[in-house]
Amino acid sequence: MTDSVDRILQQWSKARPDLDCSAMGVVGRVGRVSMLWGKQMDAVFEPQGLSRVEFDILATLRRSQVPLTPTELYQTLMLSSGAMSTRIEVLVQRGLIERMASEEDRRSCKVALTEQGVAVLDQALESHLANMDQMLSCLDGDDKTQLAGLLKKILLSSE
Amino acid sequence: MTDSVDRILQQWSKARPDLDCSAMGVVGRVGRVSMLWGKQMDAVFEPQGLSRVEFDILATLRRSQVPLTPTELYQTLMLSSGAMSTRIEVLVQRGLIERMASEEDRRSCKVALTEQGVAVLDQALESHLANMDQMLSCLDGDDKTQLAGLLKKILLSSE
DNA sequence: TATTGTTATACTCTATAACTATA
DNA sequence: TATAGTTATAGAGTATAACAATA
Repeated sequence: MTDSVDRILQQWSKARPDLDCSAMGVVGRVGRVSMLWGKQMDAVFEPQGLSRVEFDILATLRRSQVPLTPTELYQTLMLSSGAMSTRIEVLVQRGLIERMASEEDRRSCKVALTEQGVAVLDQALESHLANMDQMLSCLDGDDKTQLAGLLKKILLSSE
Repeated sequence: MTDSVDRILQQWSKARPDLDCSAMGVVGRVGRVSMLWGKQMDAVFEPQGLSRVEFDILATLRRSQVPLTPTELYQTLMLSSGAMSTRIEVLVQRGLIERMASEEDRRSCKVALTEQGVAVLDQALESHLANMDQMLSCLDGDDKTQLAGLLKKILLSSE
């Protein structure tokens, strides 16, 4: 069987037979899978009115189980402080999170999910998990284990 | 060894032990690898003054070996026609591509690389290939073959 | 009427840096 | 002086829809 990346590799082998483009077989496919899955995830979060970044913020708060500072959030999610402030303000306006003054440091604050924020996140998370299972339904258990292991090898060497 | 996704999974297992988040072990890692590699690729193309989309346009023209219409380009690269027109105009202004009137259909045109466009693309491609090899240097030959195969399985089921 | 490509518009998201208030 | 968080600004990039020319 031939996928879109195979077709690209075939074109390169004709246009530039002198080059070894085999790395594209991995890198190109990671990029393409990520793009397709990304669009699919956007569609999953959209009914809840959430962008992917907004989901990530809520999910980070949910799984940490304790309020986090804006600094912890933007470092975890690799956003600028300004971008995080904007996102936080939007989510506060929607009633999904709330800022709580810090007791130790009066410059700082803690961000926590509201009751409604927990409900929205849990609903989005459920859809997200179901969608991910569906995205992986073409792989058997061994495939998933192998794939996760290979990607982890990459992350361990680059993080 | 523990990577960033393992830590996220550990947090979920404590915060929501009722959920099966195993799919995140694959989907989360694909997203994270793609983001890290994406930033690295942006840095590789930057010295040539190219964005990733611009590189993709030039590379698509190079490997097809024939001039392409704007429609073919935006469908291949999954952009809107308006976005493609803007990109094409920028690349024309930089002297990297040129529009040629179509002979059969006077509404249409063909886009082709200029001599300079070929040179810039070839240089960027060389850097890109070297960078991709480096990104994959943590994997042995079998790993790369397996990884490409698993990702291809996903693409074949979703494209 | 439908299609090709361009243009005009508006929108989303972001990073940067200036700013405030504390430390 | 340095740091936490916010705000103001500007920039990049896009999609959408209106448009002109042609099929």
